[in-house]
Amino acid sequence: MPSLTSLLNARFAAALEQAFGADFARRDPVIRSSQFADFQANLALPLAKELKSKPRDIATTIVENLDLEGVCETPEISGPGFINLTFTPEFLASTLSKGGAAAAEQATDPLRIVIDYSAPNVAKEMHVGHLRTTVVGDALARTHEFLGNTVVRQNHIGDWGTPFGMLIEHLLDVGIESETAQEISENPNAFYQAARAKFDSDEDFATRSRARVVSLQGGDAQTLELWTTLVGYSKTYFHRIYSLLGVTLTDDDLAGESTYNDDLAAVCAELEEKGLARISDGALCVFPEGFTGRDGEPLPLIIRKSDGGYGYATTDLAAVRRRVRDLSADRVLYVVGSPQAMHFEMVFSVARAAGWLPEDVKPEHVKIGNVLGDDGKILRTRSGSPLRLAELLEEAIARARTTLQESNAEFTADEEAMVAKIVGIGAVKYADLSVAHDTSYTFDLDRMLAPIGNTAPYLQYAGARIRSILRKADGDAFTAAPIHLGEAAERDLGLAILGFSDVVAEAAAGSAPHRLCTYLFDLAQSFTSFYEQCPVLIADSAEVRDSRLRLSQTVLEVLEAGLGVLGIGVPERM
RNA sequence: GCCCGCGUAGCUCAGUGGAUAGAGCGUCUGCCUCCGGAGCAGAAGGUCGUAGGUUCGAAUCCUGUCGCGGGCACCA
Repeated sequence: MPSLTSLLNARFAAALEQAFGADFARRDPVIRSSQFADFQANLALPLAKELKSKPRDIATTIVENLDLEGVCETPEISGPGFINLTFTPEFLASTLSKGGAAAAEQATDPLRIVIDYSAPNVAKEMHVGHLRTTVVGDALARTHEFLGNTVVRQNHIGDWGTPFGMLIEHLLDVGIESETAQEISENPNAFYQAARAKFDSDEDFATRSRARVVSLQGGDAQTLELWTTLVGYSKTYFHRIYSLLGVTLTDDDLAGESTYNDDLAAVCAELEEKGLARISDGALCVFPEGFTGRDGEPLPLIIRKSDGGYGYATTDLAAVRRRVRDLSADRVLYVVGSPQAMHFEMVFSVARAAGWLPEDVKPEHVKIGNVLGDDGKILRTRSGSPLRLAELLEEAIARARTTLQESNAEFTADEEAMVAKIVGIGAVKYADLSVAHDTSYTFDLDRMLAPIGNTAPYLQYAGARIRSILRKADGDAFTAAPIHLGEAAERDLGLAILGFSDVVAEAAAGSAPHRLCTYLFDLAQSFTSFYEQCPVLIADSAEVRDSRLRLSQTVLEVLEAGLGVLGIGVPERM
């Protein structure tokens, strides 16, 4: 269904053209929702200078040419030329009655969007830091798909590089199929730390490890087989976490550092050929313009280390190249922590210079802020190690379960476990998504799981209430009933519902899932307010009852669609 | 030292150059004979770090300054 703002923008464009000529048929967004009316257009002031006329006169002229018959009440001009618009209840009701409020306005020109997100390391535990890159990236992927864009997920896992010599040697020491080795799929940190400890204390082991890196990068068959075993154990671990988290990533989306191994030499050669790279202190470097280091000297992007090895800069360059050339990306999103901002600026800059990144492809670093503890520092356990993601999620589920046991609803053990998971995981994901992705936020399980406030449980509860009503509705004859918006609460709710498609488009365009969260919270509030003021099942007449049932059902559809786009479920009961 | 980001209500956070800066939590006051009270209605609470500048108009853009966080050559 068309969004309200695009409908109004079209009408305004027509009015501007008619009043001032084709040059003024602006299609940029000129409509905003407003506290003074349903929507507000501020066109007159920006045009005043150009047209050498008074804002108020311009506003009047626009309004005279505006055709909003049957859509809005008579527009009001207020303040310094604001045009305030209020939809007629009939328009809102008939738009809602047409259905499809939970459908997005499909992209007219679908894009191919490559999204790089999650990126855990093989044989390492996922910690809180991975939570946001995974959850935000997944929400963005779902949002774009909802809009009809094609999404190519790229899980840039850390499956290559120097630590693997040590990990493979340790794998051999403990036995390839030993319990210790298989622990990687359960508790990878123990394995990693054991290998690390041995590397630091045992000179012989360290030597073997370094040699092993060389044979790994040289493509030695036996070493690769060991490496594959290692990665396999980790895949099992990733599956477990992704499944718990309800994330859409699969093995098909894996595009780890190792997959670029064969491209690295070519990347370097091409940069040298183009005269972009040169040797500095033994390392092959590109010096993109505008980057300086500690002493004001040009800052290099090191693409080949002095020992001949490659670092992550080269891998990222190879990734840009492939994403544009082979994956045909129109847009590339890097959902990666904000500390890497400069690194990506440099990579993008070099990729542009090398011609791997055409002007019309916009790479975008979706900067992910830190998750902080209540001391304002990066969240860690008391002992100082990063908090295990699995542990944190299990804790959230356990707390949700406790709350469920205290609630009215009665569950079988299975139901309780299922709902606790939906609520617990939903709470953590929602908390993560509801703040802007680039700001750090303070992690607080109690706040995330609170039944009131801007939380997943509050939204899920609204959904569960609607389901409860619909269960008791005795049939679904109401699904085709006309919607009337008689009460103020009904009107507010109707308007809220119709804001959905605009907000999804905004969230996608700005890589800003938190806007969708704000919207859904507002919708849920409008619903509970309506719920208090407008009896549904016990309404005065069958017409009103059916209208309200249908309105409620539409809210549920939008709530499910919106939370669905965020990767959060709505339980039947809670 | 240089670069990037942030500083908004007691707390956690929104805010796309537009009117009187908004939510939630917490606090205070009301509301269960009624579809699920895990709820609803309302109130108090702000020199938007600070000083200038641009603009008809600045939390938003620019400059200085103070505070906090992050980054700055072979780890990723």
